[in-house]
Amino acid sequence: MPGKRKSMYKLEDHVGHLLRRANQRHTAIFFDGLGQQLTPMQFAVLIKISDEDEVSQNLLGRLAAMDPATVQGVVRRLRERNLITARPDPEDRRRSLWRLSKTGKKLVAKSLPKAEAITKRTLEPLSRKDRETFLNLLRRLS
Amino acid sequence: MPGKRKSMYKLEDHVGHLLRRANQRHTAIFFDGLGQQLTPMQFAVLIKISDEDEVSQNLLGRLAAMDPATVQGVVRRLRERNLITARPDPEDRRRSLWRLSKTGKKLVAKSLPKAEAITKRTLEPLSRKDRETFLNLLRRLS
DNA sequence: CTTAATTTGTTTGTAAACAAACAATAATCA
DNA sequence: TGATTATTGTTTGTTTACAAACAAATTAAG
Repeated sequence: MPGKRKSMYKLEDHVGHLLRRANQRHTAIFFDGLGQQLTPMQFAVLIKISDEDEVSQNLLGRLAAMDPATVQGVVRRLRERNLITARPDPEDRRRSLWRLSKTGKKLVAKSLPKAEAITKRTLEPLSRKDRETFLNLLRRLS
Repeated sequence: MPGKRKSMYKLEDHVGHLLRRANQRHTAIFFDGLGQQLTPMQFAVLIKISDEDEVSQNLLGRLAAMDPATVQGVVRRLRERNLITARPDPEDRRRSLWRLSKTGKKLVAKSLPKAEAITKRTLEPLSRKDRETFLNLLRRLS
């Protein structure tokens, strides 16, 4: 057995690498299930707008855990597809307020069951009990 | 309490969102600890090259779980900083083989303890036992 | 009220991440 | 051998992610 170990650092044992890989896997499952219609972030943004009815960029960023500059791009693409509409905030001229368009609402409705299925598939390798445990621990790291 | 629930889908309860947030947190910790020198992927690539001594792009991609096109960019930037060197594979003219330069080796050595600290900080919210549990479950999802 | 500080959003630049189309080389097999 | 298939890497384009520098509007302090 030729010695090949140069450092003690095993990438595969570190949480950063594992998080990244798990994320990769989930993203792949998401694209398989919903990729023709929406990216994960586009879906998250639509869900949050739907929950709030009407939001500003800043609020949306906080709700979906996205950078303002990132929200910018995601929303621009959704607007180009007429999935959301905008109007200026009458009470604060810096802001604009966003809502789902009719098409947007329809798409969200149609996507919800698929999103549930994606989550299910992602967690499939774990038993019911392990899923609970995992989600609880993961929540504490986010 | 005005009803604001439009859908039953709670973003915060789904594994995709939680993975993304945990990843965000880890990345932030990484940049805080090592961001002046290396990004997470640059570090991963250097570690893997160091382990293997000499690698091709394809092998490196498999080892670090990266797309060929992504490897391309990461390696280009590392080469621009003279952290790795390349030579053509004498046995396969499609490939080029990469190793750490002297500077690269020095940087890896200097970064290793910081990387350990980053992992530690990332897992800090969990007890020792929960860390084990979490990593085992996470491994099964990646 | 008016200066200062904060909030909100935009723009630019860099780094991943991956799909898809492509080119070059190597390996297989008919 | 010659044609087919597979492997290896490149390039281009789209999307996310965030820092940093900026502009505009609002709010707070003096």
